[in-house]
Amino acid sequence: MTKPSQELLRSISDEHVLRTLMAARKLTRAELAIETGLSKPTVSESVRRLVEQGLVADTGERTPGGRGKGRVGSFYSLAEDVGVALVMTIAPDGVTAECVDAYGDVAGRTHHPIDSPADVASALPSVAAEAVAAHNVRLGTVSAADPVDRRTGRLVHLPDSPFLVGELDPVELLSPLLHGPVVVDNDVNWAAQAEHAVLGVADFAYLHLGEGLGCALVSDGEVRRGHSGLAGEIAHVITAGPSGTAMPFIEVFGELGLRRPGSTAIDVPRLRAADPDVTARAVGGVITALVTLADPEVVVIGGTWGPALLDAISAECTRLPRQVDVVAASVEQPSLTGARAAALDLLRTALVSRAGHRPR
Amino acid sequence: MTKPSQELLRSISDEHVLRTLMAARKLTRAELAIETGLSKPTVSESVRRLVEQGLVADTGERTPGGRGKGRVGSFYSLAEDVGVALVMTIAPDGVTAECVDAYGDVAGRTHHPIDSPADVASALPSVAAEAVAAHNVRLGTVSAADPVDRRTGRLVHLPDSPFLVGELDPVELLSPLLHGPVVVDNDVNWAAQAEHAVLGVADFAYLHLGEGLGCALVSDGEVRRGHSGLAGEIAHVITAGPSGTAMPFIEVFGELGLRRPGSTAIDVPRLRAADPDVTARAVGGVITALVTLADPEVVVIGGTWGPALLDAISAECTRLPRQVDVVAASVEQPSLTGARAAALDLLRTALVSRAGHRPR
DNA sequence: CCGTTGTAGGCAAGACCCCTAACTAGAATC
DNA sequence: GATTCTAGTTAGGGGTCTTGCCTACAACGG
Repeated sequence: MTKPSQELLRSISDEHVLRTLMAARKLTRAELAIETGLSKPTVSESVRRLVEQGLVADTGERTPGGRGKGRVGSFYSLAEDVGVALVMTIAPDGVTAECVDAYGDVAGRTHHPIDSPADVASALPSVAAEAVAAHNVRLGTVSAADPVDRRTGRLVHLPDSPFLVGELDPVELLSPLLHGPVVVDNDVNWAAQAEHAVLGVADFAYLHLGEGLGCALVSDGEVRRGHSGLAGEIAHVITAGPSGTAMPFIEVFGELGLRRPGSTAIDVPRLRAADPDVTARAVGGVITALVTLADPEVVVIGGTWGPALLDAISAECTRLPRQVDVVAASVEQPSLTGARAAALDLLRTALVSRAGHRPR
Repeated sequence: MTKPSQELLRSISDEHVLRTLMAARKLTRAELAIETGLSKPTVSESVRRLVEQGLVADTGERTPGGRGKGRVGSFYSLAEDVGVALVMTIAPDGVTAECVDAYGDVAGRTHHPIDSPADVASALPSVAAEAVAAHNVRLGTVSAADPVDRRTGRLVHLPDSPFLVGELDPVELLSPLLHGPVVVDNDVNWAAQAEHAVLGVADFAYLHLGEGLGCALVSDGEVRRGHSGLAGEIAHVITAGPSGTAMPFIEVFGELGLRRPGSTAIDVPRLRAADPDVTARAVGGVITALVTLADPEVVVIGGTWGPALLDAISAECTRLPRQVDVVAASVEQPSLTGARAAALDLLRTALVSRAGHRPR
């Protein structure tokens, strides 16, 4: 239980001021007072403290830049060197890195194509280093196209599941490059978070249908990852196969000859040419399980081939015992967007919490 | 965002004192100071305010009951009339009601057996009235053996699902009897909450196998109910039937002739006599779906016949693609226990929040 | 050029809230 | 009756937020 103390009040004020500044980029103390609802003396004191801690700085800019009469005001904003967050995505076709600052601005984007999953381990640190150069990186988020162990952040191989990127420990590889925590999650989970921000729906399922098959469950406004982080790994859900017999979802594609030889990945071009109704029937079985167990308000379909089959899937869903809306995903580069949003959030929280501690 | 203010500090103090008093039943101001970590004057002021608001009262009891030397201290505790919470369970065999006070003590327990689901509507208010007599009831929780709509609190009938209690609106029936909110939830969800308190596991699934079939999902330490409150209604999950063909879970029992004629309920005595392995195989299919989608750390088996089949179910689970621990439920009267714990929590929170407002 | 107007920011006083330290109250013990 | 020990109160100090008033300063209008 929180203990009452003067310091608690002060830290709330500082947090309030800091967050307002993050949202508005630059403000005078008078504007901050109006925006936060605090009194002018309180804001002035708070700003003084934040400047002293090196979190906030006078921009040098002054008000009367066409603003009219009155005394000149001093604009304050976050200090230049408060730090940024690193955002990375790891996919079979390459590694991407970028930095995001506390305003949400992106800098230093780099992409590095790779030929084989084995290249990821070497590409990851080098791409990161490139994006990180000349930035004070405080923490990072990583999106990976494979299941992620919730506690360790390592990519894990589930039996018979697609394993696109391969064995990897992003935390170990990236920690030396930055001064804070590294959060790793599955690309579908990040995508769901990005979609959540747009949809504004508290309970939904995100079905990723691409080379790999994945699903994220958002319950009460948060992605639920389960005990080890493997919630939504739907490859083994029992569904209806081509001839109507029951089989695991992933095996439907094997049965149809739509898996890439020597790999667990789905052959997307070949699938696009195949009968959409058979595929939609299998997807319908998965959606039945989803709806039954998780009761989403809507099922969002993403991935490289999922949205193209939306009509067939919707039609299939009207035949299911329980109805649910099915819509196509709407966010571009959803994994990157979701990971970036989370990084921004973590960065802001980290800065705010740093404001609590007094330097001496 | 919380605004800083002196009043915020004060309310934190009051809440601290009040919660400490709820946990310890009666304390002197000196003991409260030690327990809360606040100073003696602060505690004295807080107690003075709480007494003034009628939340706390001097018990009249004095310390030197063998406690040794020193000045006598005055014991304070919650006021007699702060109110209680009503806890009700609605099951096919009857309606139970009891009152729980802010210490967690139970008073006024009543049970009323019923013959048919149609009797619930009349029994509910009368049983409640009996338990409520002479108590100041501030709010209530209700456990019902059917799916509950999350927004309205009404019992709903899913096609082909067991519908044991029948059409009912507990909120409408009970609201006139008390002065606060009524929270209705499915009995399995309450049971999972009770089990959660004992297990201390943040991610698990609770499988209820009785006359009805149900499931609750606990993710990140909370029961997740889904958009309309129908998460975990597993009757339609596709699983393996007696001859190995795929079919909805509930239909397996129809196929085996284990459903009570003229009803959707399962005939438990007959089931106990049937081959456990066939049943366990069907349960295994449900667990596969659960594990795949929700990734629980453990699956808890409850209900009238579930725990008896634990060995067969465990054996079946070792053959599944992903391993998971299966254990029997350990809480007695789990739905009542869970609903009671929630009622206690709500009651305490309601009292604490009442402490915030100044009377005048 | 000079007074008016309007905004940014500072200063002072006051209201609270919490804390420490010292003090009073009152019962048991010697 | 003095001592000891504990409960609770009082006094004073430090901190935070607020209101209200003041100064600084630039634009504007006559």
